[in-house]
Order: sequence, then structure tokens, then C-alpha cells
Amino acid sequence: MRKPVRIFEVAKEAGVSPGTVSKVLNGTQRMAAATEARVWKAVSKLGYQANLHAQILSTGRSRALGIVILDILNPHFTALVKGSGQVATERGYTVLLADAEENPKREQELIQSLRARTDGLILAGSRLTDQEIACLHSPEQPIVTVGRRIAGVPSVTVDEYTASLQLASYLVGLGCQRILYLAGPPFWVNQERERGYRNALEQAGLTPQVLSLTSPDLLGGEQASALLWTMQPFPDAVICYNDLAAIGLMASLKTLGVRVPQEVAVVAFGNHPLAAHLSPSLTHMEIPSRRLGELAVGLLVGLLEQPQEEPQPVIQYAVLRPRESSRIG
Amino acid sequence: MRKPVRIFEVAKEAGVSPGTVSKVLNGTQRMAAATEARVWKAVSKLGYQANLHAQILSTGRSRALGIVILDILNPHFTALVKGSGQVATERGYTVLLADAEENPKREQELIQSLRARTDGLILAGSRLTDQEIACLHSPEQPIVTVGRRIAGVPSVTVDEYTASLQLASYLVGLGCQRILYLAGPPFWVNQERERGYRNALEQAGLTPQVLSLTSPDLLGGEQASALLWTMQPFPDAVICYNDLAAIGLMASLKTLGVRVPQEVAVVAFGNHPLAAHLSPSLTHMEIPSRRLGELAVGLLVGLLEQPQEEPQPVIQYAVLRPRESSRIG
DNA sequence: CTGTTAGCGCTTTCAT
DNA sequence: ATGAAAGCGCTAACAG
Repeated sequence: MRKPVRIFEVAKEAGVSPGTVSKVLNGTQRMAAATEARVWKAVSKLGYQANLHAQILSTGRSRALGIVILDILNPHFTALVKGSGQVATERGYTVLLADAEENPKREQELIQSLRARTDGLILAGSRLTDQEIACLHSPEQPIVTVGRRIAGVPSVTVDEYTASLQLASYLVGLGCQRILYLAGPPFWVNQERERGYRNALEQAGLTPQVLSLTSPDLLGGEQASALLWTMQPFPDAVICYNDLAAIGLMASLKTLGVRVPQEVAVVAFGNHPLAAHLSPSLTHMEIPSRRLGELAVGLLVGLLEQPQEEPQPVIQYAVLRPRESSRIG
Repeated sequence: MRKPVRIFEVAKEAGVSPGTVSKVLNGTQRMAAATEARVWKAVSKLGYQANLHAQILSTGRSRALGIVILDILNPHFTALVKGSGQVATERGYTVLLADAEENPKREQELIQSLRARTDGLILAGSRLTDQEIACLHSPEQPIVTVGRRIAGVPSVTVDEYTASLQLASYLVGLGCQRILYLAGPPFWVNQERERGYRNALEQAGLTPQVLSLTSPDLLGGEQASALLWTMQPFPDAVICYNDLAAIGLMASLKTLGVRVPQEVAVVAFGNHPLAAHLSPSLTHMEIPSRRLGELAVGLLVGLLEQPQEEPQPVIQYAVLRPRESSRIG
């Protein structure tokens, strides 16, 4: 129906040139107060809305940020998004979000699509290789990774190694002897967590034992119970790669008649909103997901606006939240 | 660093004109096989990637869809997004997602931003007025609402009235006498649910009693327990606007020493992934969130590609999932 | 201070 | 079957 208004028509209405309208609207250059007033009036009278793509084509900047997350059903990533939105708005950027659905191929497509539409990208929980990510990063199209450290690529991460060391040590302190680690996918986060776990156990003179989750979610946790079931001797504590798996595991153990924490303690990494609402409530190393999102946007915007500076990796720390699932003795 | 390759350079490399390259790449017009081959070779040799904004500016279409959701922390909306991604990809569209954070002002801004970047929008859980939404909808920039029926605006909804009638009737059938409804925000979905509830109770000769949640989430549910506590007589069943509220409520009731379902049954609308994992597990009317997302994209793409047709409202149905939280007698 | 003009990179008639 | 050229709507450098 009604075609969108173009800058030319606003200029005519205000009796000035398109260039002038552009300058007034963008505050690029101050004009006589009277002129500005006429322009603004014309704009609101005609309901003018600049064509975004013409603007981007002309300026080369979109003032939009892309975030690609591993899985939108995982509360870690949604909390991260929540954090990013706030900061992006403050800094004058729009966030464009996409869900990779744990699929590297789909992730690549989404990255290409978002990259063309934004000034920079945040990759949270990427399943691409270090190489692929490093290739993507450039000063004009910067990438910030969350939960992954790659040489030459700015990142925001949690000190997962220390977090894991602490969590395992906590269980050791509780007197656990047979502590199992249910590992996640073989990327940076899991590597660090596994390393921390192994070190803690070795320091305590205990034998590490690692089993891999079929998937880092509810289902993976449920399926893990079958493996546990066959273990001789049965572990007295399980550290789960994430809270989703822990929740699935606890539900399955309940079905099997195994009592948590009396027969086996269950702990995890994460910050699931229901961790404190379950029964037993879930002990975890709380990952500051939301804060990671805030910091990632801050870092990315910094790169966009001060391209010269070499950014330092941003590192955050997890906090132990003891709850019922490890209330032993 | 390295400037992106332009179509002109590809043309030169292939010994043809830019127009020809464009036609070959878009399949707009068939060229001599030899020519096409040369073009493709040049493209891959130079790693040419068309400038998206120039393309959009020129064609007027972006092949992108926008989805604005009420709250990304709410599993209903994340499941919906999951559904949308699948279908959009099949139909050749990119989904751009934004989280309104339950804030109408922010929602308006996001809508404006996404509208400029996409061919059409899906509004899931909008907090705008019917008027505002109706104004946004146009054949060239269609809107599809999810969970809201507005005259003249294509929509995908659940028959919430019937769902609610069924849920309340189920409790009546269980012998409940004092059934409370914890209402959500005063938009379409809640109106329908409340209407269904009232009708069911009146048919059964019982007195409806409605209390409003402070917010439709965990916190709102927790806070509601304080109100419940003061009620004389105490209800024997509570229907919650959504599962998040129900979970918060159950956690608080546990703290207060009220037993579910023995002293009070708790049921809700929703499809929270943990509903079956809680103890007691949560009875709910299962809302097909994911399916709603799939259908919304289907509807929107249809509008985009067959602009002439007047679309019928799409209606889905909820399914009762009885679980422990209503296991009475 | 304001207008003119030349792009930004691609698509698409319209000729040839 | 292919090339030339005119936009798409805006910004920015340069004149005046």
C-alpha cells in the first residue's frame, strides 16, 4: 500500500536538501536551529524512517551485534543472552540472536548470515574448530568467544579449571572416595573441568573415573544412570558436566530407587534457575552466565569502537553453592 | 585488511559483465554453460560473497524473519523458537530473534529494529495493545501473533478456553471443592484461561476464586504462597497461569510445610521440560509451544509468498498430562 | 551553514 | 546469450 517515505521527500517538505536532512537526523553536523526544527517537523509529519539497508550500505556499519548460542533450551545460554541485551542497548546496539541447535553445519550458516548483518559476533558454546573460529575473527568483523580460549581471539571465560578443582575438593572434604565425573562434549570447557577434577583427585590420592554423557542435557543425564547402575563399586559422588545432566540423572536414580545424597551425592556446574527448587536441591558451582553475556558485549563493543587495542582475555569465577544433593553425614 | 571482493572483480576475472555474474549466481537467467562455469570458477577463486545490504536495497527483500519473544527465560518461548528455526531453514529464511524482556517499550524498539531487517515478524507473547499490533501489520510487512487473536492480524493460538475448561473440570472430577485460579497478566491467553475456569466452576456449582500473580514466573509463584496462606478456608486445588509459577508455588508451599497434593493439588498450563522431573511431578495442560513456532513460521512464509490469500487463524489444542501434583485420594 | 555530487554494491530492464 | 546503464535510498566529501 503506502510506500515508505524517502529522505528526498522530507527534504522537499522542509525546503532543504537531502544532505541537510541526513546531517540533522544523524547529528553529523549542526545546522541553524530554524532549519533543524523544520527538518524535524517534516520528519514527524511524514513519519519518515530511514531505510536501514541504504544506511548500512553507505556507512558500512550496522550497529548490530550477533550472538550465536549453542542451544536455546539450555538455561546457561538464555541467561547469557539476558545479560547481553542490557549492555548492548546501553551502548546503542541491537542484538540479533540465533540458535545453533548444537549443529556445527547449521552454526556455520547462521554465522555467515549474522556476520553479513552485524558489526561483530559473539559465539557462545561454539562447536566449530579453533581454526574455523580463528579464521572468522578480523579487526573489521571481530569475534568474541564465550567459554572458549583460542589464540588471537578475544574471549570471556570462567576459570573452569579452578572451579572444577574446588568442586571436586569439596566432595573429597565431605569424605567421598569414589568420585565419578560425567564428562560433556570434548571442547574447552569440558577439558578444563576434567583437568581440574583429575588434579583434585590425584592430590587426594583418589582414582579419577570419567564417563562421557551421551549429550549434555536432561536425556544424557537420564541415560547415564544406566551406566552408573552397572558400576562396581558404585560411586559415592557424581560430578556432572552441567546441571541439566544432573537433573536428568537424579530423576533416573530416583526411579531406580537410589537415594541422593544418602547413597550418592550429585553435583554439577551451572546456574539452572530451578537448582534450588528441586528436591533434593542441587549443589553446584554457579557459573555467572548472565555476567558472561554482559562482559562479552562490553568486550565486543570495545573492539568495535577502539580497534587498535589488543584485548585481554576476560576471566570470571564460579561460586560453590552447597545444597541438599551433597548433604552428607 | 583485505577488502571484500565485489561483483565487478568477479566479472573481470570471468571476462563477463557484472550483470551476467548476478544472473548466474541468482539463477535469474540461464547463460551459456561455458559462461556459467567461468563465473563459478571466478567466484570460488576470489571467494566472492555478495554484499547482503546492497542486495536487499536493490531487491527489497531480505529473506529473513524476525521473532520477538516475551521472555527468553521462559521455556514456553524457547521451545517456540526451536520450532521456528527448523521450518524457517526449510523454507529458505533466516530467523532473527529478539527478547523483549517483558518490557513494552523495549519491545517496540526491537520490533522497529527487526522490522527494518526482515520481511515479516512473529510476535510471541506481545505486551503491546491490540491497536499497536494491528497498526504494525501490513501485506508488505506482515505480522503473525502467537497466543493472541486480533481482528485482521494472522495468528497461531491454542484453544485456551477449552484447555482451561478441561483442566478445571478434571479437578472437579477429582472431588476438589475450593479451586483457586492464580491469574497471569491481563492479555488474551489469561482472559481465555480465566473464562474457561469460571465456566467450569459455575457448571459444577462451585465458586470461582481468582488471585493475580505478581509476575508469571518462579518469583510470582513463590510470592503467591503468602496470599494462599491467609485464605480461609484454604483451597484444595490451585490452577496456575503457567508452570513457572506452579513450580515457585510448590517450592514455597514445601517450605511452609503444606503438602502437595495431599493438602492442596497444584496444576498449571505449560510444557516445562522439568515438569515430569520434579517431586511431586507437575500435572499440566501441555501447550504445544514448539508446534506453535513451526506453524507461525509456516503461516508467515505463506503470507510472504502468497500475499493475496486471506489467512485463517491457526488453532491448536492442549493436552492434559496428569501427574503427581494432582494425585488425590 | 547548506547544496551538489559522487559513490556504497547489487539487480534488472532494455538493447543488442 | 550478454552488456550497458539506471536505479535502490542514504551518507559524506567538497564547494560555495
